[in-house]
Amino acid sequence: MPLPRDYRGQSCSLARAMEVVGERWTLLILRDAFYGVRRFGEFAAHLAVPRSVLAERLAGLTGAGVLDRRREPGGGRREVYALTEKGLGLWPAVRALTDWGEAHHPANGDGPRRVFLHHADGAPTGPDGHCSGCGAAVPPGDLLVAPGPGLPPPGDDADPVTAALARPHRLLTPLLPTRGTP
Amino acid sequence: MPLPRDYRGQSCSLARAMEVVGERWTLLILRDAFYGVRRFGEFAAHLAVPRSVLAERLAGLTGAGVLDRRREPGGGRREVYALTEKGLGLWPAVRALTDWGEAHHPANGDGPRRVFLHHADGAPTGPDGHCSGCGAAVPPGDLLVAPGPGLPPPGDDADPVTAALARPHRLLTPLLPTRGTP
DNA sequence: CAGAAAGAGTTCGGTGACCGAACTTTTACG
DNA sequence: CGTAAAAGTTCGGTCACCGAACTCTTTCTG
Repeated sequence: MPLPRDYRGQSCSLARAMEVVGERWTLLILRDAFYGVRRFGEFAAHLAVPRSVLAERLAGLTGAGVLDRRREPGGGRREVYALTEKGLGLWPAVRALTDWGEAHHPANGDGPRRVFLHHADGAPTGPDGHCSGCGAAVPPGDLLVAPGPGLPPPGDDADPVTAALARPHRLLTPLLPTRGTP
Repeated sequence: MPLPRDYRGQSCSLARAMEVVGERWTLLILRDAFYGVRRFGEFAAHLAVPRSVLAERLAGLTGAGVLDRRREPGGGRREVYALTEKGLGLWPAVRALTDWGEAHHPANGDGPRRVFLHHADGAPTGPDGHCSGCGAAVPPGDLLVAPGPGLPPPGDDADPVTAALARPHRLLTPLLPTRGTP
């Protein structure tokens, strides 16, 4: 299933992955989806991506089976995007790149911008996804994203997603209220 | 240090990472570097990337401190590129994306294209980088890349890198002979 | 030593992806 | 009924990427 921008001739699984998630903005969109962003306008406001590109990416990810597009539950008329099982499988990659960025391009000397805590016991998780408290491998749905000491406080003009992420939030649960989750 | 193609306004480590390794071809170049590819021509022949783009990426990665460019050891006059410590830190991300590509876009029903074995005991390693035999977290330098059942055999016209990767090879060691390693 | 070959990029014209702003359409609210 | 919001779509301009050819230096070969 070669996408328009393919990597021909590579007998390599990484090349296949890059055909699906290797274009500009794609991994940031998926990170937001893990954080609980669900609607077109939320992605657009948080990422400052051109709306045309965002529409293209959401359609591509939906077509690739990474995201699922459906009507908002609870009788709403708006569309929501959610990660599929296939999309959930990208969490280790998102986590690894985030950790690398934090380690090698830190915000300042204060510490990480965000930390990922095991929901069950509140202990931080390490780069390999294991809980430092209980040692278990923690799936993304059992994680909390919490602001770390390196995160600058959101300004008054911050978009709703940025504002919501100033407080701890459980991954994969909707970040902003919708019809289904007031 | 915003690169030309930056992701402004993101208080996010993933965005910082994508500024360094998010452009087209970059992660494939780094994967080859982990496999032991060292020279400009080897990258060019294996990846079929335009030479101008390859030159741009190698310069960018060198400038970002991910690769190190130097004269070939042993008196050669050619340039070689090798991963720095910072570059080595990208292995979990490369591994995670490779595993995802293998899981969701497999070559065929036969199994993985490549497997990563712990050099010390020959046991395969899991997606979290731990050895299934001894349980240790295995750094990339202690891994062997070995062809798996899903890897198509190289044709007679295969480039030297593809041909060399048809046999098991230890990561980070030069894949093709140079002055320093005949 | 002369000529050919190899290695490492650079140059260049053409194409397509990306950008940002404006526009359309549909549904909800007052 | 008029307005607002949400979800895209359209459009012209710019920039990254493509692929082929070219340059320049170093190394091999007769």
